[in-house]
Amino acid sequence: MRIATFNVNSVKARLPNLLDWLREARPDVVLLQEIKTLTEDFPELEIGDLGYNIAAVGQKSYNGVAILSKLPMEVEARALPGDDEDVQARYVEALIGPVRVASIYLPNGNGQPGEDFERKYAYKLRWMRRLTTHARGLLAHEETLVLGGDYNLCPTDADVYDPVGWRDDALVRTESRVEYRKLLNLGFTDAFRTLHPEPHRYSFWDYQNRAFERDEGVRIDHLLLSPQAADRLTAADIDRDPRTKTRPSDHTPVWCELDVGA
DNA sequence: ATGACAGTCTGCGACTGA
Repeated sequence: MRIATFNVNSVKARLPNLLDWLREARPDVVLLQEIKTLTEDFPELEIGDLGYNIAAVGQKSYNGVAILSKLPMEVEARALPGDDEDVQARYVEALIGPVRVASIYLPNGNGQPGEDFERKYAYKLRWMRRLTTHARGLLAHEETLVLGGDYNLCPTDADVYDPVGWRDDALVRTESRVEYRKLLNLGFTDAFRTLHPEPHRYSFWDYQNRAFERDEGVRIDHLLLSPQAADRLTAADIDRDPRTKTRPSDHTPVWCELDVGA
């Protein structure tokens, strides 16, 4: 079973690019982030025509996540538990046979210059703690589990093209990394990193300053595997191809292959 | 250097993102 995560930065603006990639890469399961549309406006016909079942959780303008699956799936959660006041569409979880997956869009955490600069960072850290709490409960099921998505987090300086320049960014700040380590330390394996020790392999490049051409990026899109999933991991990589195409997302897909039989 | 990019919208500039 090939599982990919892809922050598309608007599913409507990215539809031609996304459909091309789905046809070429033929993933079994896709975890999408930043669909930037209402749930009812998700392009179900076009993506359904390629053989995918769809579970979308959207909102107007911002955020939004979805799971695409060639096999039937059962939606298990449409929001991350732990805060009923949180209305941002950042989490969807489903069972696909015996495999549990979640599509995660973790808050960025960078504030705008000026007022209330730390407000968004505090929300990010709270969200991470909620995710860790939820993940602890999921791990107790001892299932093949993949928590994938845009974590808006560079695990180490090897995941940033310019660690010094990014030192104060919410994607690399120490408190963010501490929370991420707590999540990993529950027993998760980073699918890409466990098979690719080499530094400076990225999944996001800013649109500005020809960042992709200069390979000035960050690795912030991750597939975290439960022990049962890690035991089945046969391959993982970053697929740079969609980022080279016309009108790309600023992210590119990260995928892994799990040997789940059949 | 009031910059640079790209997405959204009760839109034509403000806001958000990473």
